[in-house]
Amino acid sequence: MFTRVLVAEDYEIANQGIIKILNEQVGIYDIEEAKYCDDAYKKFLKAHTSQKPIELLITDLSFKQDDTIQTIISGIDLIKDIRALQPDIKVIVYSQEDRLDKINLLFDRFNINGYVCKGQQAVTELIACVNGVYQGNIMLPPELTDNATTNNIIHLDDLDMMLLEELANGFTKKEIRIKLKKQNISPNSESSIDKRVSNLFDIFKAKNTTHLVAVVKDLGLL
Amino acid sequence: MFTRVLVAEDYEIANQGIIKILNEQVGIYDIEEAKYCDDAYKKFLKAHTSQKPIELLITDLSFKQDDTIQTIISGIDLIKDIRALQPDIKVIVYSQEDRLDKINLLFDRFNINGYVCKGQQAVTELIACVNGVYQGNIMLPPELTDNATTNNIIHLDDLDMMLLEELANGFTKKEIRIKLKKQNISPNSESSIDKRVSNLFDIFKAKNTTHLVAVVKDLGLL
DNA sequence: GATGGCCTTACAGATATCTGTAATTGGGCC
DNA sequence: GGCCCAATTACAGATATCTGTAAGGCCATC
Repeated sequence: MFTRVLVAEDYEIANQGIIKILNEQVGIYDIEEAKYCDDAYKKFLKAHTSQKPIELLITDLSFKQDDTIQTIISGIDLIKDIRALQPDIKVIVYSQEDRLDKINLLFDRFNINGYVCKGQQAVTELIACVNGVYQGNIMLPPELTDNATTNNIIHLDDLDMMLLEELANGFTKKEIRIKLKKQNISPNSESSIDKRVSNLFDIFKAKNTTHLVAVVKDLGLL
Repeated sequence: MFTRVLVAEDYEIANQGIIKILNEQVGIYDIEEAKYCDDAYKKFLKAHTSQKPIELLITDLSFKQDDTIQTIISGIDLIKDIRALQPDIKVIVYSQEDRLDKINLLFDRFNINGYVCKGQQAVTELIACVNGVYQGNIMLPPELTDNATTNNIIHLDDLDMMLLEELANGFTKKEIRIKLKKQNISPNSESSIDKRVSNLFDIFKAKNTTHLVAVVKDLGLL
């Protein structure tokens, strides 16, 4: 079993809970905990340069900042930074997130090793996840292994996401077209963009751009 | 100090954390825990009809359901139901929610006794909150007692919120104008609506309607 | 090499958005 | 009443959105 684990979770009580589980039910005792992204990174660094590097990172996705209320600093950056230094580190994300496509994205893009969704089954899932990851498996949450649901996942490609992002940021299609041209991304005609956005209207049953962004925000895709 | 406490929280790990705190740092040992709203209510009922009723309810606001993924059953209903039977029960809500106006609503409308925001300071706050509530105080979270921030809350009137809502729902200004006329709400000219929305652009530093809705969604106002 | 399907692009017309200016209304106040 | 101020409205022009049609390119398949 893993001997050195880092738990990054800004919600203190959850921290306590995780540590309790790891201690009592998985048999891991050498646990670092961090309530801030920065702090987690520092603790990782210290371990990384020592003789006893962290073998497993368990992290939340969103961290609230102290002073401001609404800023959210992503755990994804933490994962990227840590993986940049120690590519073989195992990563388990556990988060409130329950959008299947978003969770899927974590496995696709960031090669996380496991995912546990906060909820009633978190304890059982966490234990199974840590064990599975230790054995070298990719531990998908039960929701994702169920084929009936995965088939219903709408696949949006990079360009779709980029368009949604830029539209939500208030850029016009003209501006977006110029950006695409600059980055040498094709398609980059206003006509193509129109078509793609119209397609998104169909997918999300939106009446116009504003509605589209509202729907997508509600879904948590942005 | 309270002797009988009911903890309702669907996130198992947080449950564990809370119980640990109450045990070790507050000195409460007779704790019922529930992962479902229904379950919490049953345990409350059982205690209520016995010689040892619950004195304090600590509850989350949102509970995920088992089978479906995104359905959320509100802890507010739990509070209402429990208070209906035992009006003097003390209630502490702790939740992810950090919108000040929303938290304020809980005190205003549901007369909760305390609020703890999940986050880095949750342990300290929870301890202080339980102690304060025991002494009969209303324990506002630090964010709400701080005047500097409450003064900064932007006040939007009903019409502003209505406009934001309708725009997010994909209605055009023409459609909104017609709705307003139907409901005999003034102002109801397209020009006035334009002006008001432009004003919202200024307030939220938005470039256009789509951007505005995105910003407002991010802020949690919609 | 011809066919058909799919994606990209160009173009165009109707509608909506955004931003001004200017006219009108409706209090509050002296 | 007369004045002022702010909010509401009407109107207009430039820009953007949305929805078509049509033409061209790419690629797999026959």
